[in-house]
Amino acid sequence: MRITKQQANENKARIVETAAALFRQKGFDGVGVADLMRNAGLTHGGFYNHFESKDDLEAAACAHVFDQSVAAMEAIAGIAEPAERARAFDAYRRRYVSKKGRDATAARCPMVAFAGDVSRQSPPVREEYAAGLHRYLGAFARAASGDKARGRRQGKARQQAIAQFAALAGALTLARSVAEADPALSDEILAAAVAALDAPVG
Amino acid sequence: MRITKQQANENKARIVETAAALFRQKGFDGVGVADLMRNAGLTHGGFYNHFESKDDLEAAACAHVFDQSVAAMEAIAGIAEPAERARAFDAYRRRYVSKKGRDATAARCPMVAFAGDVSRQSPPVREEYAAGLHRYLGAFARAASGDKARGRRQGKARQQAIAQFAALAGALTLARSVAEADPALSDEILAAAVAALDAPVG
DNA sequence: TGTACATCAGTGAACGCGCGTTCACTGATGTAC
DNA sequence: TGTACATCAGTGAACGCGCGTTCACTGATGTAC
Repeated sequence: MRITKQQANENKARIVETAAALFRQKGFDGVGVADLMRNAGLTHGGFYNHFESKDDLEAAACAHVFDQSVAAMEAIAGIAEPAERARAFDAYRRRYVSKKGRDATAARCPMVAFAGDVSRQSPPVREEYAAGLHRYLGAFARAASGDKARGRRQGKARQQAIAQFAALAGALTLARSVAEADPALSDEILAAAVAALDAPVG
Repeated sequence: MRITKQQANENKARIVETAAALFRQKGFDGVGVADLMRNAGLTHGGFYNHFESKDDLEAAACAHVFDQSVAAMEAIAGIAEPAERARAFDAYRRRYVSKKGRDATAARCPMVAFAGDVSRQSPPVREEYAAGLHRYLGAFARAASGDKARGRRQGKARQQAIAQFAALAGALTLARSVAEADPALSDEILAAAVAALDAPVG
């Protein structure tokens, strides 16, 4: 049966959001089209009314997920009062390497969730990912240092911010990778990352 | 035709080494059994004379790769003269986040190569990975601080070493993930990691 | 506003392909005498 | 040491399954008059 245009749009949006969660949990190749559509409350045949291919959806889901992450970081970067922004930024980082952050697999940071898979996906997915990481790092650097730094100072600040995000992402990735097989080691890795936040780079 | 016992052992070893390289390049699921055997100079049917299943090989290849990485790090940790050890350790870290290190996909650090996939593999693979990471971090911490630290000092040193390895692994992972789609960003991430090495944690 | 028809989102069976795994077979190696 | 037989690593065809994708069909929605 044909369906309302609005209903169809909502269905498409639901497919993307379902994909955003499932891909982050199980990876691109770990989620089948039929699986995905069932989770979105539909049957698999209709998938191709909305997307050209699974690759196409992967790129769309990637963009969607990065939009969320970037928006969250922009919100912090946009806080005018420096002390308040610093507080929000600090809270974000601690949440990022918390046990909750590690275990919330469906809401996982796209950089960590997709980094391993992305280089084996189709070019559109890779480009969407790269664009997303680019945007995110920009927002992260602005949230870390404020908009005021300029020139050499700003370049230095951005470099430090990138290194710091890499440290967070690395800790989360490693902690995630042994979460089931060696929970104690996983916790130790997170604790080390938190300790590094307490004693920041000179 | 039947083959010499020694020849058979060599074949098995070659399968594991081929797998070690290919899995790191393309991931566990990106390499088929037929593919792998062809690369080892054999046909796919004989695979099951050596391994119970592909999972079984994955675990074996994982162990093999970690053995190499851990041995390399133990070699550094075992250098008696502190200044010489520090020099070797520093060189190792710089190589780790160099462009060469990023582009040598077949010899890639197993933590970075497998971290994303491992939680979706079979329990034996996950356990082999977790054991490998555990051993590697121990060796890394010893190489970083020497065997002399004891008690609270040692715990602190290990924590710092773990955080530092996470920073290196995170930078390499991110740099690798955008190497094709945004080489400039990839290089910038590596440069930020190198700069962080120059201005170490207080 | 009412009617007739085209559209198109959704359905579920079917297709084709690749992959892990199995199997019957080969023939040189290893072993028992 | 020589002979007869069992073993077993390697071969390549075949199987079964899951997955991405296609297709004929349905019927309510949207549109043309």
